[in-house]
Amino acid sequence: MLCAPPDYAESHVADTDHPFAGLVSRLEANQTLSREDREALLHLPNKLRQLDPGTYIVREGDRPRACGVLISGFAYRQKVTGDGARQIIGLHVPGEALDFQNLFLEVSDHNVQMLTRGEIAEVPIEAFQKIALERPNVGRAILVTTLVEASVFREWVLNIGRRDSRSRLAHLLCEFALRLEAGGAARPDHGYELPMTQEQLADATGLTPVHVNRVLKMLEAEGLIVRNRRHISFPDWHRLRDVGDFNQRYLHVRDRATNGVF
Amino acid sequence: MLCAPPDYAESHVADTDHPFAGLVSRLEANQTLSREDREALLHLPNKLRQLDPGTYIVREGDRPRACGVLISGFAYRQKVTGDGARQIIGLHVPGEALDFQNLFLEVSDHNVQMLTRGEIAEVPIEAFQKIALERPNVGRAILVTTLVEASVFREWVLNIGRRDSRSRLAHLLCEFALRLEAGGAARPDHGYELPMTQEQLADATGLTPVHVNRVLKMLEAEGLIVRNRRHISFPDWHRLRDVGDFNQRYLHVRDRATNGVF
DNA sequence: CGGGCGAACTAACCTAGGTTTGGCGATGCG
DNA sequence: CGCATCGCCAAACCTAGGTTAGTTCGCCCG
Repeated sequence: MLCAPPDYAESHVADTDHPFAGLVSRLEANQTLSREDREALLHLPNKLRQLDPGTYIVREGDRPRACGVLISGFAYRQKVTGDGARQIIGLHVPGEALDFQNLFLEVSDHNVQMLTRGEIAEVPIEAFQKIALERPNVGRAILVTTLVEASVFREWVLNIGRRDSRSRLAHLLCEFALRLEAGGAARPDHGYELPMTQEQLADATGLTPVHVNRVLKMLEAEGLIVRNRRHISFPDWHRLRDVGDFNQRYLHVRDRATNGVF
Repeated sequence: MLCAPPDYAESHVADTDHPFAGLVSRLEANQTLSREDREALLHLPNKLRQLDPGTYIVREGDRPRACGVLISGFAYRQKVTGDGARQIIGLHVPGEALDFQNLFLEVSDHNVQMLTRGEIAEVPIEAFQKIALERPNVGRAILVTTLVEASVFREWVLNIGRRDSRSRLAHLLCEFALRLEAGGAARPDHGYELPMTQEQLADATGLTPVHVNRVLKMLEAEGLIVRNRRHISFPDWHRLRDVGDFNQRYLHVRDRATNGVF
């Protein structure tokens, strides 16, 4: 099971039909915006592009010219060692901007790639810089968003550096569940369609594909996960959370309806 | 050798005598500032504090009230798993602000601690927020600084996730050398006083202290490092850089005198 | 319908790095 | 001066996870 879906993206489009609706609501989660701020964001010039899995959005060494906003589908950040080992650095779900990390730097230090098929809106980088500098609220929202991303990177360092493979994978699955639900409706069992192959899971956890396979089966045997084709769900979320040593603090989600539940 | 120096800090104080001189020059490396920007930074209200090794500057779960600027000595970021394993997330050298990561977030998601004895200047968080929001150049300089920090976190994920212990340690030693020299004078052999115990090196690389010991001796036997008490130097910097698979791009240093040399 | 392909899965074997334990030297303190 | 502490070092042993080399399964496409 757990196959990579060829065009799985459609089930995760943003709530309303405006391409930037998801982005705006995510920014508003971190910083209150005025009506004018929202309008300005919704009117950013952009070009929609449908992308296949594996398509590069940013390449290491590039000087970025556009800032991609993920409308549907999933993307990931990645970098590679000199002898070709790949490490996935982070994941992105619809509504997130992919290039805040590069918006104010000269050249990109890592790659961003589509994980599934999906759609991105490309915004000229100057337009984003302009709105960030001219509208303090928007600028602050962007700053806070990048700070939260940095917090996630830190947790990944801890996860990869100090947790064993079982906790590591459990932690990743927990994070993905919460990232998906941030903004969307929270399902009680946190189940979702996992858009990653076991090889990609390995690259995200610093393990090998065969060990990921072993651990997934271990988690399944323990009753911590249930897999059905590409769908994964969690019969005992609290135990999984314990096994993964997962504490959502590092995601810095303002607790709306979610406080205490996770 | 390689003992932790008890009060080693004094040898790395900032160039001029104003406590914020180092901070200003580091910010200016990322963003040009006006004379007024500089003046405003130099006049930030602050309280100097002398701290012993191990003193906490920020604790996970805290709501930060002040932003510390490292004047002398070294500090590190750290977080701990549920069962007590510690991972060092990043290092800080004099002149760097320690709380940009928390400046605009509600609660801290990790700990910041003194590595050596040293001095910090505590600036009320509101003062820093104010200057960041009112002076676009300063705000941008802070944003860029946090983005570079995030880039370093990403490289650490790669380093810990995908490089073997030998490359991992070599990479860390290379990074520290460059971080120390960014702003100061570059010495040809990149040697320095390493302020970390082998246990701390282990926590920074996701290894154990005894394996760090093995690897250091291995690197020494290979002629890649020379240790003399707490001082470490690099007879063949280029080979060490190759072994560590080190490419300084992720540090995003504007190449001044340094282009091509590293 | 049949071949090709990509992903999941398996098993046997191996090794990088962890664990445990203890010694040794330098430093600091009563 | 003697003791305690801390950091470095060492050796024997062990295991989590890597490596290699497959097989199986489902899906797509001609």
